[in-house]
Amino acid sequence: MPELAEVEYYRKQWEPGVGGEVVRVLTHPAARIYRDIPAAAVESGLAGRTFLASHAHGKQMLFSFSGGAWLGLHLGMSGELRTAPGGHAPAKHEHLVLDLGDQSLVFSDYRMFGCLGLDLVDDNEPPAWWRELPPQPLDPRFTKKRVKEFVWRFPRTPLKTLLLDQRGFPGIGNWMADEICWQLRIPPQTLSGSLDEARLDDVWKETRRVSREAMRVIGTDWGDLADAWLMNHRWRDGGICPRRGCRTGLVREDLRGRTTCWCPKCQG
DNA sequence: GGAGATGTTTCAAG
DNA sequence: GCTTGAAACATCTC
Repeated sequence: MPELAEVEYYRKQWEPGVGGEVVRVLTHPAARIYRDIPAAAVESGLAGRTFLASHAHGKQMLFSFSGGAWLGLHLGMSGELRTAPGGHAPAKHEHLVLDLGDQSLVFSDYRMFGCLGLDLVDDNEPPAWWRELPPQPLDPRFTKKRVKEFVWRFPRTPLKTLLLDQRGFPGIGNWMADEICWQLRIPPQTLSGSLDEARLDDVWKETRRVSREAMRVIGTDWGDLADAWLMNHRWRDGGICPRRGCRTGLVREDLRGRTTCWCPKCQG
């Protein structure tokens, strides 16, 4: 599920645990989640530490613990974070549970496309990989110039596909990429090399607008976006373009391996 | 039973 | 070295 606003929402789910001490760490050691680090290392690395703070950047999350321990999390397609009562016993797809005594922090992911990592550092700086993440759409360093340089580097790639590229648009996922193309009335399969400077300024602006609105509506309490957006119509078979005066049947097709939804009239 | 799902990595080819 | 495109990953739901 998670794109930047959903990631922000899930980050907040663990916030009630800030200040708590990790009494016990429970894992499913054989889960694919632990492909980058053994579950035993996560257990010994976090046990006894205090949960200090959490951060979100695009689809990445970082949780800091006392003594220079940093837990990185990516939710993949189906990852979720929630809290449960203290002493919670992990269910089938709950691969990591941090028991804080009075409550438990739970990471579940049934498809296991998510992953996790743990950095132990001497200073109190976040690990290098985190500091080097590309600027997010709402960051001042996410400039028009940056968008143009990135997009034009791949002239034979469709715009929608590039919007999904985390090196250029961290946090943008499938529904947001389709939304941006639809709002701009650009066919998602438009090759980036055919977009002129003015059009890419529009892409920059719309990427920021969609990100801002998603953070406001979903990032806070997972509310519903306006029905005037493509989002609420894109999954249903027989979905209709919500643009005033259009009402054309939406098309869903595979584009470079991802389901893509657009209006053949507005974006024709 | 088959297809598809809001994602990333990897590998091969141009 | 770079870009491009497809397959692989794991499990559940329709």
